[in-house]
Amino acid sequence: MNKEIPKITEAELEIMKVLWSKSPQTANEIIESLEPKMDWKPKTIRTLINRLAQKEAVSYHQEDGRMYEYYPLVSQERFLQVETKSLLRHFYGTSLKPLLVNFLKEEKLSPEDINELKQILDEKSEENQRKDRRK
Amino acid sequence: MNKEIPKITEAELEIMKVLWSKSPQTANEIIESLEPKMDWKPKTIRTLINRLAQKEAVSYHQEDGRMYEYYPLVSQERFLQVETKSLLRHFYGTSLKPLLVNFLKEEKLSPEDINELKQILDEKSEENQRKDRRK
DNA sequence: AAATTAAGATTACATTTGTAATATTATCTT
DNA sequence: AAGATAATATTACAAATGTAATCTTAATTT
Repeated sequence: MNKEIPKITEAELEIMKVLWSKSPQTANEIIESLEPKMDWKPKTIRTLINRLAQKEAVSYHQEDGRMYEYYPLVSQERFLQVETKSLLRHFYGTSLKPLLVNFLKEEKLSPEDINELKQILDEKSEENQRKDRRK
Repeated sequence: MNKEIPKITEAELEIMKVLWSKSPQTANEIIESLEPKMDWKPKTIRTLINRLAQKEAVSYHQEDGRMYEYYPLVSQERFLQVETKSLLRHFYGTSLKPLLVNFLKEEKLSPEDINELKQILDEKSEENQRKDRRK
């Protein structure tokens, strides 16, 4: 597991997002979701869907006759994970704290989330102390 | 302040990274830094530098005669901030907790950093409670 | 000063991405 | 069944990006 995922472009990402929000969906449903916000022609959206299918970021099965229903092959979690990893790799050695601060401030977090994050921070504290003691 | 920053492509980002690590640098110095890791011809690297100059992500001044010394016009902090904002905007409404968890795990943080982050989390906790009480 | 070298400037060309239009084909109407 | 409709498939084309090569010109070497 943990395979490579195909490169997904900006425009294609919009398709993925609607499929992540609900799946499966027909091409027409996707088009309906996107036409207002993106100002794309239906044909454009179909092209993007097809490209995603070619690169196996989505797949489909025939539903009730002629139409396809599409669903993502790449999960949002996986996608985000890969994107973040890539960012981290790029900026390896750079202080990311300012960025973390930004994140934490902007993000709405549930109490459970907050506790989990604090716990992770505690774990890091302990790690540090263990290392300190060894020195 | 807080102006738009120009779009910087993957390849161009490599140039920015070497200029962020040390600046100013001549084209040749940049080339030396990059040739081993990226397998690019010097001319390729010069093209990328020029494109960055055109889009005003870097600038230069003439040093000792014919050669230019290049320096970034976009700071690394600003770049990261914009990139992350864009990621956040994309995934507005999505739980970014897994992503944060990833970040926290990978990042080496000093004890002071950790405390600062915990404090931010505490503040968020309080916010939540205040909101709860109001309901 | 003429020839050589080496910066920087300009131009080139393939691939990827954005943005569709046209062609084909399966289904629905009449 | 013939025509109309509406999906999917195929093709198109401009802009952005990756990856250089050639051209021009200023500096260095003979």
